[in-house]
Amino acid sequence: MLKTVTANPVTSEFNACRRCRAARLCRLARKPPAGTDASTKVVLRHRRLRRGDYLYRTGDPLHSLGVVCSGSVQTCLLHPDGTTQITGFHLAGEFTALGDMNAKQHTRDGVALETTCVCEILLSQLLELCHESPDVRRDVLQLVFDQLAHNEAQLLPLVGRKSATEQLAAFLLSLSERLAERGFSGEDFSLSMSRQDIGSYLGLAKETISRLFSRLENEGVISLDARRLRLTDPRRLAGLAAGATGL
Amino acid sequence: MLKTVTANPVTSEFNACRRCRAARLCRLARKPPAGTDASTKVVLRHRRLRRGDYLYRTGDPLHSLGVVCSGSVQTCLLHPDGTTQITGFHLAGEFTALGDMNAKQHTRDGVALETTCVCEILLSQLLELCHESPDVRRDVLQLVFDQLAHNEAQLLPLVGRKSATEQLAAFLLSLSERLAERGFSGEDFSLSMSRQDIGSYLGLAKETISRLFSRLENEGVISLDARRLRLTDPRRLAGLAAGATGL
DNA sequence: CGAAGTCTTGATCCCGTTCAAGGAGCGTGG
DNA sequence: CCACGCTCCTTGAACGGGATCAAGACTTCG
Repeated sequence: MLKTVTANPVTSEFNACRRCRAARLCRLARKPPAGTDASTKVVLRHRRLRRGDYLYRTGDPLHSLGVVCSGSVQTCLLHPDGTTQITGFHLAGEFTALGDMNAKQHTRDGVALETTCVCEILLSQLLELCHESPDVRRDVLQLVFDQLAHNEAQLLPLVGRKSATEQLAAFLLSLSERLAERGFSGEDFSLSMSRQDIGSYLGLAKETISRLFSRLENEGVISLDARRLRLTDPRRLAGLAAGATGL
Repeated sequence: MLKTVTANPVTSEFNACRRCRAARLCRLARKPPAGTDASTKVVLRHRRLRRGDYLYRTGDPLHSLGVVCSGSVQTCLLHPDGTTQITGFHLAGEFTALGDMNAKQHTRDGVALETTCVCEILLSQLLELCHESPDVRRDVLQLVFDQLAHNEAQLLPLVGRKSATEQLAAFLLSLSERLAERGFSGEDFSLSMSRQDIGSYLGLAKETISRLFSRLENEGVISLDARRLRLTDPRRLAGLAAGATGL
């Protein structure tokens, strides 16, 4: 069921590209640096995925970094005991597989949650560009440092053993902010992942997620119709994420 | 009783330096690259700290990266509500403050847990070297990618909501491995941090840590005298960390 | 339509927290 | 030297948040 329809060269710019974190990198990468001839391989290629398609699988050699143009991707870790764990959601404008950069291969499965378009930056090209361009160097370092800081921030609520309510509220706000950053509505959007996935990601049972959604809706903080989510009281939600004991 | 006899300027090499993750970086940094005159500022300076001394404080401008030569450092996050949370332990040969590299200032307090010696790599110098030397570039990228992978690995047991036993076992093994990597004994060492600190780091109550230590000792997995720890049955400990239900 | 996956809600249970009290180690000053 | 105070550690008892088990409703798709 994994039919991947790739085709487009990098001729036309996607809407999402404008606010993509890799936009600058992308532009730099597309114009072959002075001194190389025009036969330099295309640095970016696009892949189009449908719900359930794999962007990569655990154990695949790590050839490229993926940047989500549109749609969303989740990464799943396969445990030896057969269970799987969701380790991240990647929205438009975000990178995937950064955590595998020190290895030679992918340590997770990357799966599209909906119809999704991904730009792939070939590592060989990226590293070459790193040597040639100080701008690329700076961008790459900045990117990685941002990711480090992001990961550390993500770690805190988990270690701090925040309550399930706080965690879910923080998760919804994180989605909201990231969507808003890319120009989408941050207060009315669709959850591309299941309750189960959210639970796995946050370390909570799917039943708990369900119960919390119900409570948040009863309290008027959110409004939920299947997977369509509206943040009717974002400030209150932020309060809950910060540990307000109102609920 | 923590009297460490260090004194050396950068002329002679510390023991710990041989296995330090930054050793190569350090060597590269010390010899001014060709083309710069000898007046180039010394890239590394040493700081000696005693138990409780601050290596840096939250809000301090980020001038340098620290590498622990000997001893240990913990990082504490100060929450708005006045509580603090331990976010990391840094042993000999390890970096501190990598997570702050994307910011202009430190986001944590760095505190020595015992008599500790730290090399500081000035960022300005490091970035300059990055531009001049491909070797430094490669080392810096590798370093950061390793840290990213390390952080992600750390995230998993927390999200997976491992039991307290699994978490503590994994924590002890992590300490053991990191010490062994630097040439210390991995099966007989001293905990430089309190039960409280361990609990804060793992998201558990200090009482729970205490109880677990007692149980592990009764089971013959470890032997504990105050803070002197011996792993009497490392394989069993590894089993517990992996989720064996033996205890 | 039926079948499978997803979501909701209820009842019970367990692990780790919290509260509380006491013990052990250590430095200080009499 | 011991008494004192402090911090850290240990152990017990009760509570509670979230997991688990179970059953039923809704959605999606062949």
